[in-house]
Amino acid sequence: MSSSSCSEIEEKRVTSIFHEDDISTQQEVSKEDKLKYAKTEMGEVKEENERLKTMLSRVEKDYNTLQLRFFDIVNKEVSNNVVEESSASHEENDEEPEFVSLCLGRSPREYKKEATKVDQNSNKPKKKEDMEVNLSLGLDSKYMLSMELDSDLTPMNNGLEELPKEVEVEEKGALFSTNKSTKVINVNDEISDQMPTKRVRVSVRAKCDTPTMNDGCQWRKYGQKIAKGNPCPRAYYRCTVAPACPVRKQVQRCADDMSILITTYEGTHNHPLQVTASAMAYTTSAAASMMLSGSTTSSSSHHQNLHHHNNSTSFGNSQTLLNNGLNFNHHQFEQSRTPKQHFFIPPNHSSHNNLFPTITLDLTSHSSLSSSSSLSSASSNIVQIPRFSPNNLNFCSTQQPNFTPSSTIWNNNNNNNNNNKLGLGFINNNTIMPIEKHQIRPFNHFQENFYQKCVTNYQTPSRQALAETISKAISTDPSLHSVIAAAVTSIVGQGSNNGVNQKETKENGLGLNLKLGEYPQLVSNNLLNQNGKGCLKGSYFKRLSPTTSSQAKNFMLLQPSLPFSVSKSSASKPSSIVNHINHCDSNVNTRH
DNA sequence: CGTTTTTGACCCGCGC
DNA sequence: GCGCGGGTCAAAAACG
Repeated sequence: MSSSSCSEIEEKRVTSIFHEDDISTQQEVSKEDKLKYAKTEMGEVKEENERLKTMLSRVEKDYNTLQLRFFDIVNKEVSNNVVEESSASHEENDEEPEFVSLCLGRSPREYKKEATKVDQNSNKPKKKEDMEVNLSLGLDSKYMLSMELDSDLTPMNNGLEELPKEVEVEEKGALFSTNKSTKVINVNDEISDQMPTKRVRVSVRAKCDTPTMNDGCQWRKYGQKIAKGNPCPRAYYRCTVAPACPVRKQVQRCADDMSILITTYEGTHNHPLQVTASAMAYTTSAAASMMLSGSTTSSSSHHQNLHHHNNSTSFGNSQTLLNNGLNFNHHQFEQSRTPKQHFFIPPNHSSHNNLFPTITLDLTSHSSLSSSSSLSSASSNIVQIPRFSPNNLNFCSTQQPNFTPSSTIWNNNNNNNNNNKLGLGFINNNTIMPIEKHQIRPFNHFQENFYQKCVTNYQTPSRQALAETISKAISTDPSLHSVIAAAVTSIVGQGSNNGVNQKETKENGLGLNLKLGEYPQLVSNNLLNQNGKGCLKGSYFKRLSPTTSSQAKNFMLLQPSLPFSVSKSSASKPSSIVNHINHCDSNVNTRH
């Protein structure tokens, strides 16, 4: 509303009131006229107000659209430049791939190593596959986010567009031969420059009763070992959703708390993911990207934190903890020998450790509680986030069967007795991750808003509502970067961005086009393990006492597992999905 | 019979 | 150079 029209109206009102006093003593008829006049004025003002509102919304829409187009154009230009550079560099030097995987992927070192192997032994097509895979490695979110940019989630784009520092067009391997011009977002090319030989691992610490965490992917066990410092065997799994998927994970029970399962992810899926699988994948990739970005952008805070926490008896290394927020713990494996055992002992605490910076998502509740007490001096970074509880990112089997969708992914009514404490912790192995308060608050604010939207919309929050929230949060603070984008994209973007999945969905005829909180009853009542199979005889429980074992089985029978993952066989044989539900992966047999 | 798991052997990097 | 330990391979076994 313009100030001139406002003042006019006010003037008229005052004038009329002023006159009213005089006229009241004169004529009642003119009083009524004044009243009518005022009412008319009010009506006009209301109309004008509505018009202005409409105009404002139009302007906002136009602004968003223009901004979107602008970023699209910028991205395309950057993309073209990168392609030219990339192709030029490949011609010049084949041994030094310019595109460096940023996060969970394998290092170029390995790439070179395996490439050499292939040269030496060309009879092994498997190595060739790996080589192709390595060409397409990168942040998990690369592929999906790139699709998001093209999706209809326009408000989200506003924030995401600032995310990539580098957008590349990358030749996909055989899997994506039909989609050769897939845009690939490289979240932080600086990182690849600085840590070209490091691959990032993301560990997830979570209470889990099943042998492996149900993260929605299909895994195949390829090895098992007893690692030093932990009597529990460490199992090695490889993603088998796609034939040449390089993603691997290590699963190991925590030595101190057998109920805690430590799952370490490494690599990048080179295939579309199911909703449930992508949730974990993006969470881990987001954590990895956050660690990498934090490690390279905040050196000053780095030293502050290091100095600050080196005085702590509990932690030999720095960490920034946010009670009820994010818990970024920077530690090295020596930490495992500290008196307090609240923090994750990385599975790879060997000399190799330096090569693999590891970030840990601590989804257990106690760690944040305990660590907060030992880090009271860091309380300036503590941000309260009521309700939203990432520590209930529940990929395991302790939930009740009559769960509500909102309690499945982000449970606001958790039974972990966490008193609204968030247990999401990022334990950064090799890189200090200082988090400024201003960086966290919008994120938490976003989390809460996002959560509220989810709750408000109950099972399936509208994409628009989510996008609005996301957009708000990201526009509030661009520093939210990839973490939010990746994590949210995993949940929001599945509906439209995954052509392969949609195809599978149709073929399977089970309506896998799930959104947040949508779970087919058929599957939710069954127990799925890591491979998307049912798990009725986890060997982990065989090793426990009969009582524990039976309890565990009860847990397992009660648990509503994540919807499912389409296994390799199920994709080709739709009817086999149900069969797989009752299958169990038996592992964790001690070897050596 | 195809797929997955098991498990001993092997490879590799690192520290001494 | 050697040993240690993490990680992977691949043949055999198990499973459905």
